[in-house]
Amino acid sequence: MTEHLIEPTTGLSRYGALAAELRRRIVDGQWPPGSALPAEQRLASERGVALGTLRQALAVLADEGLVERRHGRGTFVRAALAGAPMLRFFRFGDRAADVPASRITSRQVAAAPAAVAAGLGLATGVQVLRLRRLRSVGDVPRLLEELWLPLPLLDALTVGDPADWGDLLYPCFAERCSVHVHRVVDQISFAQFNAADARALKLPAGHPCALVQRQAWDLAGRCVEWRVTRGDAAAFRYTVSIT
Amino acid sequence: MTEHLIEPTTGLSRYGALAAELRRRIVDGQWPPGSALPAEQRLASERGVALGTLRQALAVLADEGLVERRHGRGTFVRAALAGAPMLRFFRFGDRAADVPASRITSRQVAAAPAAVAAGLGLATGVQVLRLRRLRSVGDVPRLLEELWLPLPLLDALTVGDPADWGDLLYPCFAERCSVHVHRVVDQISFAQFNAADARALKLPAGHPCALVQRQAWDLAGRCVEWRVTRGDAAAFRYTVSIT
DNA sequence: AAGTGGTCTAGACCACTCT
DNA sequence: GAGTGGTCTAGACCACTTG
Repeated sequence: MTEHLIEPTTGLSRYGALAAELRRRIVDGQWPPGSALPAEQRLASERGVALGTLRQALAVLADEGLVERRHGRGTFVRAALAGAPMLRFFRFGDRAADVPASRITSRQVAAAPAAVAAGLGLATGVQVLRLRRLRSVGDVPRLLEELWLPLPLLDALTVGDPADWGDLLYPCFAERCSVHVHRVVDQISFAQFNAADARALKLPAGHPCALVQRQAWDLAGRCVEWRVTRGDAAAFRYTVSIT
Repeated sequence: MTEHLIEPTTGLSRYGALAAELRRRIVDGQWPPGSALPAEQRLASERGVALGTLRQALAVLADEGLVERRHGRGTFVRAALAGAPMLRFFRFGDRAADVPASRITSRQVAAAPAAVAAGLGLATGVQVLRLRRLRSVGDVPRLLEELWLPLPLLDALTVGDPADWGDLLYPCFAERCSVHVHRVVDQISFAQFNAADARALKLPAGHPCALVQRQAWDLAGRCVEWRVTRGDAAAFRYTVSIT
């Protein structure tokens, strides 16, 4: 046994404490994303709890989206939000969206402005990585993105050729930095393009602009991205399902 | 005993069948909104199932938002799918959103145009209820809505004074028609106001317009609403959380 | 056939709420 | 104190997946 009796010393229920322990192991990377947890029976006996209690703890984690249970197969740590959590909802034009090609147009380490620092949960002025990105669909430039990334964490992106990163950023976070995006919040609004951005997308200055402001968090609950995406409002579609 | 052994004759699990039975009673109004269900022990023994199985069924209904469990008090039918499943995400202006006041400006029974019929999953030309609604925040008109509702189902809304409906429509669906909205899909896009709509919101014609197109489904999977909401794009904010 | 999660049982005791 | 839901146990058997 690696761990003994789970006791609710903290005032938590037994299954609550159990869920906390398993959550910590997942977040610490002891069970990496995509891997299977030990079987229910084994987890329960190792911790000296009844099967039902262990199952209740796993239900909590499944509800949080941290693990996925598959009948007959096992309990798996959910991989990072796979390709295009955004593109599933967000597309320009009416075609079934291919992933837009991505080109990094600027990369620099800079002090975080107040708004960005607040979004990332850091102190103002802390060093962060600032990226600009142009995304195109079939050679037509469609989206302008500005990204601010917290720096000790995503250091690996300050070096190397961004052309090697591919068209999706989150797989890149996972592979190069072991950062697994787990939850994102988008806020949608409308504005107008400034002259430079409009020019980059070959639109007239002052053209209506759809604006998606995104924060992303990893499994440990750290904010790992603050992003603003701009595109032609007239071509913008965003679909949301609320259950 | 009012009912005997719940058996999974339909291929459902026992707790699934149990949940279905209890759901039906709630939807049929046998246990009216706000009332308490019988105690777990009693429900379980009446149906000849173990307590755990009955609890699993109630957990399903609680998860669906149909009932609310209160420790030490009982299990209660939720008065109405709580306010503003939409407004939690969707707000105009920057204030913490109060529920906008609502005024029905037009009500008529009409043949469904093709696009609407498709959205509702009905045949073109079927009779539906068409509503127009003006929503205001603190006496300032903010949102124009056009709603199309399937008619045998929401017949109760064709009579009575809409002024009595209150500011939220879904509680009204629940109370007057026993229709419980369970899932909605919003599609957000951008357009320009026509002259009449602009005038109603005191905006110049051709002003940028944020457009939210919504479909809503009830517990049985029937589409119960097709809605278009228009508002000033400059004041529009929509927040989405993806997990 | 072996291993996994899913369902179900029949108890026990605890924590909360109301009177 | 009586009644409610919440937690926990120690089994049993079923359904799904894989070798």
